[in-house]
Amino acid sequence: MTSTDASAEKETADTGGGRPTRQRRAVAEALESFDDFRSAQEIHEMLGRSGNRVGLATVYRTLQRLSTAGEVDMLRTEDGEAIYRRCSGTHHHHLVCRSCGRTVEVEGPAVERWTTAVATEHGFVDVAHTLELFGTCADCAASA
Amino acid sequence: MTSTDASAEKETADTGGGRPTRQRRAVAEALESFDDFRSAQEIHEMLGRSGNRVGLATVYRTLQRLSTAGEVDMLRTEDGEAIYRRCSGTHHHHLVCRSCGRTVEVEGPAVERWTTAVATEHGFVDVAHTLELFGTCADCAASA
DNA sequence: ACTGGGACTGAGAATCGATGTCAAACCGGC
DNA sequence: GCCGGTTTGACATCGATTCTCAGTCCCAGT
Ligand SMILES: [Zn+2]
Ligand SMILES: [Zn+2]
Ligand SMILES: [Zn+2]
Ligand SMILES: [Zn+2]
Repeated sequence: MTSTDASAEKETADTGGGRPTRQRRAVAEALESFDDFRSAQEIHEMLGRSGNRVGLATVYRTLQRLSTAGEVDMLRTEDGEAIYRRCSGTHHHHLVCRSCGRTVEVEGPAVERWTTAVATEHGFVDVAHTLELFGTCADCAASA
Repeated sequence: MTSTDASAEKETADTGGGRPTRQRRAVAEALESFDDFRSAQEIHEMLGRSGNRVGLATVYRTLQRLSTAGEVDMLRTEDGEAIYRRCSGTHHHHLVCRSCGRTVEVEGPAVERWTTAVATEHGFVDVAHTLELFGTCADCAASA
């Protein structure tokens, strides 16, 4: 155990291509620290508090990059604000508690099949879809 | 048939409760004149061009009202802008051509069932969902 | 190590959809 | 015709996101 100290810290998520700069790593790590959806500004503030100072513009740029690279999922709140979350790479959708933000990834092969079917039926090609579920989770419903 | 002239003109859509003012009627009528999704600003501009001057704020207010009343569907473009479209009152989703905007209303009882099932399965209640399909319609695919 | 150029960053300005303000215009009912 | 609540619209404001661009940083090449 003579050389342990040097390696003790870097095992965190990759930054989605490009240069793995301090800032990009910081954002990627921040994304690991929560499992609900957060806005760019929240993440920026979160980084600031933890001493990891990163410019707001950079946070936006990084989240955009990760989103495009498929490393994070991005969706929009009812009022149009973009929120992000680190997600599994496979195709899925979300069941989000509109009270506490708790998020569950869900899959629905049947739905996937339906979208394809309905699209071809109408002569559309190259079809993508968005599907999100919003509700109140058991805990929040209980404490209501 | 001696009193026909008085009734000849108003048969257009209702304004969703409240006072049916000139402005509200104008917006409601504008919504009848297209069947893809348009932004509030586009509608505002559209009204201006047709001589029907209506304040931008009023257009926003009216669209919001109609949306809440369930008379129009509102969804968000990829970059978060709200767009509106007069729709049938029943629950449905949309298949939108990302090239020409052509929109088809689609229904999927199976999907509706799936969302309910998956939600209860995870203990969520009072669940709503958003589901939109984006693709390229036959015509646009042909002229590509 | 030293260096050049492209990749990255960040403070602040700019953009732009959307909403708030509030006095004036309107409307329906009395 | 008059009155109080409703609606409007020009304009200010907000807030999220993007743009600008000069200063840094990184890395390959030497
Ligand atoms: Zn996800
Ligand atoms: Zn899917
Ligand atoms: Zn619709
Ligand atoms: Zn549905």
